[in-house]
Amino acid sequence: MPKLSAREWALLEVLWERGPSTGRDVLEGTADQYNWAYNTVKTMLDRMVTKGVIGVRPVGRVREYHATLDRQQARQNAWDRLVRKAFDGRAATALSFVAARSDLTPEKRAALEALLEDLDD
Amino acid sequence: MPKLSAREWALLEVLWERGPSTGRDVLEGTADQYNWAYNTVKTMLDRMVTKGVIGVRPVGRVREYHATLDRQQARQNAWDRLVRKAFDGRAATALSFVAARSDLTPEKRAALEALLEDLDD
DNA sequence: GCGCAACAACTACATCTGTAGTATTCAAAC
DNA sequence: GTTTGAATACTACAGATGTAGTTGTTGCGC
Repeated sequence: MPKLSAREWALLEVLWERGPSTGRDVLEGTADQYNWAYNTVKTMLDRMVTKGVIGVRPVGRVREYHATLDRQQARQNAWDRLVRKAFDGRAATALSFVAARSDLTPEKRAALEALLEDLDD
Repeated sequence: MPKLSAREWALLEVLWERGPSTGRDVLEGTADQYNWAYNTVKTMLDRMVTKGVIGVRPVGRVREYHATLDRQQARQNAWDRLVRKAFDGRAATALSFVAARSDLTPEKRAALEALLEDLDD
């Protein structure tokens, strides 16, 4: 799977939330977060189609875009990339790291660390 | 902190491993993984200096590059970006997700999930 | 049947990234 | 002191990304 930029994530979010949508719909769906021109989101959507991360289908005279992976898959992919890039592929190291940094009560953190202590990838 | 590409991570890794290094040193340090031309790593290093993610200092007639953040900071930053981009900023959701996906024994996973269950960001 | 608003298709352009080549300098080696 | 080899500084160029403008098409309201 190709890498997804934060903007691309935002567009995907809309497709996940609203289901298959037109460019206009996606624009609306992102309006609170980004102040894009209609053409901007159209261009991004079409490029994402080209890259294969979303699909498109003509409906009447408009085009309807739809996600071709779900949020979980996309998240998994992003996590895997992070593990590869920043943790030398060691998932257990990565997990311990983020667990240790998380905002837990001291007791929970201790329990967590104990849990993860002897992971060895 | 700016975003770091996988290539930039690789260069930083060398600086973390070897400490302050010349372009030539960094080239050597990446040679097993990437088959870059000397000028390629020089360009990348100089661009990273411009972006402020590493520093440089003339030593004699060569330039010596050094990391200006440590691995933990960089990891933290990468994780934070992921959480923001793919988990709507909810760290607890993100942690639960990666924990659930991790390669743990069933017992450990169960314990983990119990631990993380009532996180609420 | 005509004009307008919406949509699609195509084009534009700056920045960043990946990957280097060329030109210049400078110290050391002979 | 001239060559040479490394290092620096500068330039190049293609692809991706961010952001949009322009042009062409078309159905709907009048």
